[in-house]
Amino acid sequence: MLIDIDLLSQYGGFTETYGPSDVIFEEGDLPKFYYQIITGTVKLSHTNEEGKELIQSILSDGQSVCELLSFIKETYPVNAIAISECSIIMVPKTDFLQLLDDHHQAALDVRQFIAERLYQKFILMQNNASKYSNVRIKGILAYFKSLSENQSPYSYELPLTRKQLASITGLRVETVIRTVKKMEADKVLKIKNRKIYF
DNA sequence: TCATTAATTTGGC
DNA sequence: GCCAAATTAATGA
Repeated sequence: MLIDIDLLSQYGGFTETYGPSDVIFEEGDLPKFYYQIITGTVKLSHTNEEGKELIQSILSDGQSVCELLSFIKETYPVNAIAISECSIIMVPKTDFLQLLDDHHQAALDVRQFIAERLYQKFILMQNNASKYSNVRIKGILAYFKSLSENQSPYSYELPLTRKQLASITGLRVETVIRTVKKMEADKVLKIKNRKIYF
């Protein structure tokens, strides 16, 4: 995990649980807490002017949620919604900043985490700018797989629905389905029982 | 459990 | 790429 749970607790951290589709915070809210996922999966999404959902990121065990908002004075640019049953530790923003002042290693870890996310975001944006649907999907696949320990081929089960894949890549659901089938034919991935293995 | 809703898939344009 | 329709899975009363 990013920061030790006990340490977060010492700085006023408390645990909150959320069920699937529960809202953790909404776009436009003023950040008051640092959030770190103990268990579960959370999506960061934005609904565009056409009412289509764009998933910016999917976070899970051990990761922090929009921690960068602790450092600047802005409102949240995305909604944070629980996808699965979630246990999340929340630390008041000022306490969290104090924690980073007091604990150099934690500050370094957070810096490292932010740098990695930013780097990944560059890669993902470049892939998603491609006009080829298979490039966009492959980019997401590679990204998600990089988060898992399991690196052998066809053994990673993509924890996303077709619809979510479409919401991340900005493609249509139908396009995702057809592209994924083509990719299976090209042996880039496998499909078993509707699940995508990569 | 049954009914309703959401997701997936196919086919036509 | 868009829309409609059919099928299947998930959700909730």
